[in-house]
Amino acid sequence: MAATIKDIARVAGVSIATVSRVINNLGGYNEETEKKVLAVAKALEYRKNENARSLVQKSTKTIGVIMPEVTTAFYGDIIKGIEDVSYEHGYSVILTHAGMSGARIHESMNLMGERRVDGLIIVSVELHEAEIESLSSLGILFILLSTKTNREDTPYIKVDDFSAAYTAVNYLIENNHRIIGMAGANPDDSIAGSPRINGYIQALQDHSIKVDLNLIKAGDFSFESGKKAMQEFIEHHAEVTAVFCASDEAALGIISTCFENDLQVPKDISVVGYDNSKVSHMSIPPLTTVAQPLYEMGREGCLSLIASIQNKIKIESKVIPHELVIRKSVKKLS
Amino acid sequence: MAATIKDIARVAGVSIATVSRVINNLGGYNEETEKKVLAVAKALEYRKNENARSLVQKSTKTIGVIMPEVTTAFYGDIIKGIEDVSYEHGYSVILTHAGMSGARIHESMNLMGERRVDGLIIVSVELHEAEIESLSSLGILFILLSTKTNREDTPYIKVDDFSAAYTAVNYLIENNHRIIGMAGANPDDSIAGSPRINGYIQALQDHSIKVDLNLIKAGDFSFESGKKAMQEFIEHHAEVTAVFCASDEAALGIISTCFENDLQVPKDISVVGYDNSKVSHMSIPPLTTVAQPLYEMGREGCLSLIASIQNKIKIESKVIPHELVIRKSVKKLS
DNA sequence: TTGTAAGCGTTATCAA
DNA sequence: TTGATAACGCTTACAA
Repeated sequence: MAATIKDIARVAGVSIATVSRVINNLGGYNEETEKKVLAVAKALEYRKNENARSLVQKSTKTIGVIMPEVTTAFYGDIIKGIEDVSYEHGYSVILTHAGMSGARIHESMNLMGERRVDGLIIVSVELHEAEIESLSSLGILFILLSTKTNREDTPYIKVDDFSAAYTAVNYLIENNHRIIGMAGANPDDSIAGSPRINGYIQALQDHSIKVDLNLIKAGDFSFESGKKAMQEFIEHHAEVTAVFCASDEAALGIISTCFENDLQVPKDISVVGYDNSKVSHMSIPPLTTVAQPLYEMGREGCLSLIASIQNKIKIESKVIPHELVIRKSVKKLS
Repeated sequence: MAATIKDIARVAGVSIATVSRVINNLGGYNEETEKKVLAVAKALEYRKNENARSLVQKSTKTIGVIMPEVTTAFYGDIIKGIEDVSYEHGYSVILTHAGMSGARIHESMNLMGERRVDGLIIVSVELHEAEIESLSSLGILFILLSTKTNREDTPYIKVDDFSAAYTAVNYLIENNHRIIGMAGANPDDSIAGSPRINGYIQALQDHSIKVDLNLIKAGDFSFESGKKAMQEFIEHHAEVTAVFCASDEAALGIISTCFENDLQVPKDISVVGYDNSKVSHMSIPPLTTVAQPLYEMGREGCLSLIASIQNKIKIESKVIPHELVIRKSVKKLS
């Protein structure tokens, strides 16, 4: 079907080697042959076969990305960062999701192996010993984004969830809040759950505020878990003046339930979210929230990976700084 | 580095042909050799090279996806549909974005061509004559999602934006609204802009309501364009009782500005959005909005494409039904 | 400056 | 049931 360098060679009356040289701009041929080859290539609508080239070069110029099922703007931003950098460096990205709580993770890794991606980026998936094992056995360079493992040798880029949560709660305390609830975090999630809860606790303790475990409402980071938490605060802990949420969506849930119960944010209750997702500035009131630089995370991760591929250097893990984006959902108490 | 079938053949003492047969479960070998080959393959941690296979089979089992720069949950859902179907059929998806208003579209298509994807899905990108031309010249099967061209022969799947807008406005009219504004649509966008505006106009006309072009506030589907539109309504058209928005984000902008001006939704003003994005049920009040079945669109599109690849049949364009999701942002006037 | 030919890891044809 | 071998489209010594 499509023309190959053989076709060009035949039509142009040169060898395939020469065609290859011209196509790849390698030099070492006179202008005349170059012109002829280029003309024929154009006439035949030649398009190089990246696959065949990969085979001999033993490099596919491809980055694999594995992420969880969830489809939020969160991943969109990271992907965009990855794709931009890949594009700039002549790499393509091949994408797969690992299924709810990583059910499909092994198939995903296998697929990436068979496709011979040059590097692998795993986003937000919690990896256990078995997965790390098969990941290493793939023999493919990889980096984790927004997640990590308990092994030293697995490189990652993420923010420090503990200290980000600490910052957020500290901000509430600075605004004179003393009875602060927490909502939306899953304590069994050792990446995004427990560290944020611990950050919350530490901030309170550092200010000599007694920690009341009843004020920590577990959840799954969802809007609904925020709603439910606020319902419980209203029923049993009317004394709460502020809530720190483990996600923006949970924060919106808090606000929504407040609204239904005629409580005003931030007048009656203050709220801080986590993610700085697109919705956080669309809410009423605009949400004060912890920002993770997602796009940059995607970029940086992909950049490190490609550098590592090209220079065969080890990837350094990196904790990137978070930021508290202050909008209008927190009231300063006097 | 990684073991090949040659290595297996050598170690197992059989020919590479036999190894290939065993690996691919083709039958025609006795149990003993099968066991031996499988054992050696395992021992050597053999992993097939999908690339090499692609070369001889002239099929990469790969679907290319091109979409615009924008990173919203909108695309996430579509991608997920595509990826799920691909996965189920043993295809991989390779993703690229075409840049702001398609700036990178040619490079993207080129890339997909060089990667020899078996099929191509283009999401939401407006295609002009030049692009369609080079798309056809690629000789790759493709389908458009949530967009179309003015040519008969380019298959697409999308909802009918005109009639979806009509439905939304009609609903407002049924609720006895007579002075209805429109916000957020870009009239120059022939896919998602003008058809929605026209649907709005037609619905009014069919109910003998005079169309006031001043009530149509153009925009770019963003939160900000919604805010701006509402500001203008408040200043110049206080008589407006309802606003139809070309996106949920614009609708949130409307609500936000209303809130700042002490107008309550839906008590003082009713709002209908478009997209049924995740935020639409998180807003205050929950948003009545037009739903496009994004995930299904991704699935169906990918399904048609793969069917077309495998059976060499032509892809039929399809207009899929929209739905009006009724929540709480519209008030019935008496 | 150009061509010949080997080889990348497979599949597939044909013969044994 | 098995094995040789050509082929897929390309890059890259090496030779001319």
